[in-house]
Amino acid sequence: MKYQGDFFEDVLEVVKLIPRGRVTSYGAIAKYLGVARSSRMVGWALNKSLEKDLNIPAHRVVNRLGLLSGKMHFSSPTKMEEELRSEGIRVENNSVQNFNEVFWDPFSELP
DNA sequence: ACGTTGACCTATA
DNA sequence: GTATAGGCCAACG
Repeated sequence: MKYQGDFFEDVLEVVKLIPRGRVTSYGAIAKYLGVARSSRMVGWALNKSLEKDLNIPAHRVVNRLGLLSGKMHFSSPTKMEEELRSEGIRVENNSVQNFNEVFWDPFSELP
């Protein structure tokens, strides 16, 4: 079986760099990796990362509207929301409040 | 090899 | 707000 090469690793690497109390979007990650049109693959990689028992803060990744679109893939549907709240992020009705302020842009935060 | 799937995005109605 | 459509592209069966 082929080991997960570039894509999988790169995605997880960026996600792991997301600071506590900040969030980012699938599209932003994809764009940063130079695969702007493969934003769906970012979510796929995260989903796989959960199965593989990797230490990935997947709860810090939401869609471009700040919606917790991936909450259903966690151990519990409420896990993602609680994790975000524990980091000081306001989450209400499935969406990140103050999204503009907590948004973490790889382009401006990484070299 | 081929068809389907998907934690997306944008557009339209 | 929901629905539908098109595009995108790696992985899976």
